[in-house]
Amino acid sequence: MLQDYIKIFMIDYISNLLNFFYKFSDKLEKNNIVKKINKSKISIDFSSKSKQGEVSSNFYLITKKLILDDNYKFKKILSEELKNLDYIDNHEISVSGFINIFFKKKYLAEHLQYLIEQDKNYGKSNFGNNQKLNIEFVSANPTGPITVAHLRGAVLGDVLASVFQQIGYSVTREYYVNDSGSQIQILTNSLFKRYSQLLGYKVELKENEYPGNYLIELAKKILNKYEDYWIKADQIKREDYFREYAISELIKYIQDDLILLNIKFDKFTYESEIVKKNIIEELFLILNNKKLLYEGILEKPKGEDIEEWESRKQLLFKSTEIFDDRDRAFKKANGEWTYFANDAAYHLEKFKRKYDKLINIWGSDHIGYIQRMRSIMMAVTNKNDYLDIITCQIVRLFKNNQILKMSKREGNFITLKSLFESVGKDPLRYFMISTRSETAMDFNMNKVLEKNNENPVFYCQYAYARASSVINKSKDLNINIKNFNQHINIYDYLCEDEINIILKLLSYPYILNQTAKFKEPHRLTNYLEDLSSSFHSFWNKGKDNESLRLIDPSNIKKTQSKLIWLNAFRIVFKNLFNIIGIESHEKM
RNA sequence: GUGCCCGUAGCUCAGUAGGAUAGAGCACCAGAUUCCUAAUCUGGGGGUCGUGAGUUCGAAUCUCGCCGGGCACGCCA
Repeated sequence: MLQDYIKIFMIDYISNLLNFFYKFSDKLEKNNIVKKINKSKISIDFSSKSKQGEVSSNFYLITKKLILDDNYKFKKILSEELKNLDYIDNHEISVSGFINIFFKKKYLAEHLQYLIEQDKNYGKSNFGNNQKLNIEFVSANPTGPITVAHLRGAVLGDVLASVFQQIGYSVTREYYVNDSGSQIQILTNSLFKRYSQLLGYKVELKENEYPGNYLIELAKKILNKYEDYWIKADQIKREDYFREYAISELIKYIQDDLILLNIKFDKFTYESEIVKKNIIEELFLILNNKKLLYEGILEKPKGEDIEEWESRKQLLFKSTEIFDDRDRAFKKANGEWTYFANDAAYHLEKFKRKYDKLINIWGSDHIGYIQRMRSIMMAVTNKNDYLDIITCQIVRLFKNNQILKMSKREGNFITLKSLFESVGKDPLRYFMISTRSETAMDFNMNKVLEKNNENPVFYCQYAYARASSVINKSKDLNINIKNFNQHINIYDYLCEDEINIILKLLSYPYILNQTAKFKEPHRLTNYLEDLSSSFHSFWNKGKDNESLRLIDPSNIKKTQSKLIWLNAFRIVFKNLFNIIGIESHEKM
């Protein structure tokens, strides 16, 4: 575990410091000066809030009380060690016990140089060691177009996949297509009814069937090709045809819609394939060998009155033995596999494809399913973290201060496509990941179209455009920054605001790794907004104070110094924009 | 009734692994444009972090109880 930390933090100053404290802790333990230090409690605070140092740490605070020998001069020895670090300029241990640290300017300049050399690759690492990671998301049933209900998970999955790719995982973006089961049967019937209607037959859709216009379009296509052939055809052949045609066309629709947001899947796995391969028998054997299956009767849920409750004997999965609070049906009373059993088989199949780790992104309506699926994967892999499930709460759409209500049954749901047409890709992608996925989110369709402070997408893009405009302007002045090595003393020309921006830029690899670790892409947008704010603020200082402007034609060295961090700023922004999937405009 | 998630400023949300005086944006008030993009910035007011206890040097953060909201709760998918 500790090794992981060290690996993560290899390239940034936060990592270096943590690494130092970890080693120092080891030494204290080895020499019996302390018994045991809980290294996970060591923190580096790099926020701009702590004005007392460029960064600060609680290391002294949490360690001093663990010292066994009263004669051990901990504070003095720690200070000596810190002084010996070649990247620390000075430090002090405050009265309250925090260690406040300032870095050597040369050290930061070297990191800045590294950032610029790395360019597009800055932030990338091999932390993932090329492990195979499967991220399954969207997986909407192919019974209609993609709606806003799947939007959040779609962007979340796509961005997370990009983040993991950055830090060295081999990522597969996967979509699971539920193409068997009763919903699909209903879809097939609905399509045939539409087809029949086009031929003049008087059939009505039932309440649970799919009313959307898209099925009429599909029916027309069938009609054009086959005319009335299917009316008289063999029922089984006809159903096979309608089912397969509906699914393949609807999957195409779904793919086309997702491409609008630049979301592409590497693999579509069909439930029917899993069934055909009979994976479920393998799963059955595994669970049976572990004595996790039994014939039993599920208890009636307490509290809620369920009329017509009927106890039935069926095959149950002993998920209570692992993570769940209830055993779950594995076979229906009529002997068929449950949906859950088939889904579990699909997850076994992913395991058999030799992924090192699985991530699923589910809507909040599936929260109740998490523990049984985790239980299955624990039983299969013996690893409790092999499968990680992230849930998304709903997105409520607001327009003109009113909630847009949606009902799939009435067919008035809002499709991803229509939302894309009114809002555009960048705001959709940005907003979908800018809040924690577990928090229910309000999406205000009016505000995302505004081009001002209220709209963080534009706020960040504008910062990038401003930075770019300076770079372009500098080209007119023939200022080049190619020989960065000669300007290792750039800090002589920079003020505190700029140094703080540089520190933030250099924390990017750490932010990226934390984002992956917690699987929370909103950390990226927070980081972007923080940096944008610092940048705009600094920019405006140049209005009052000419010496703070980025370009000073009378002082080339100073201007070069500023252009260097400005370049770094653009590199980090561009990399982040790419990960989030929004555009970077040189001009706006 | 049970499980999971959420509750931070009037509104929308952050709070980076338990750290120093809880932060942004919007809204409200007052300012900044002969100057690299004012799609921006500066200043001001506004908080019992749902609530009560506990853990400790230290809690918005961890534990437990309560209150409020969301999702789900036999064989559907």
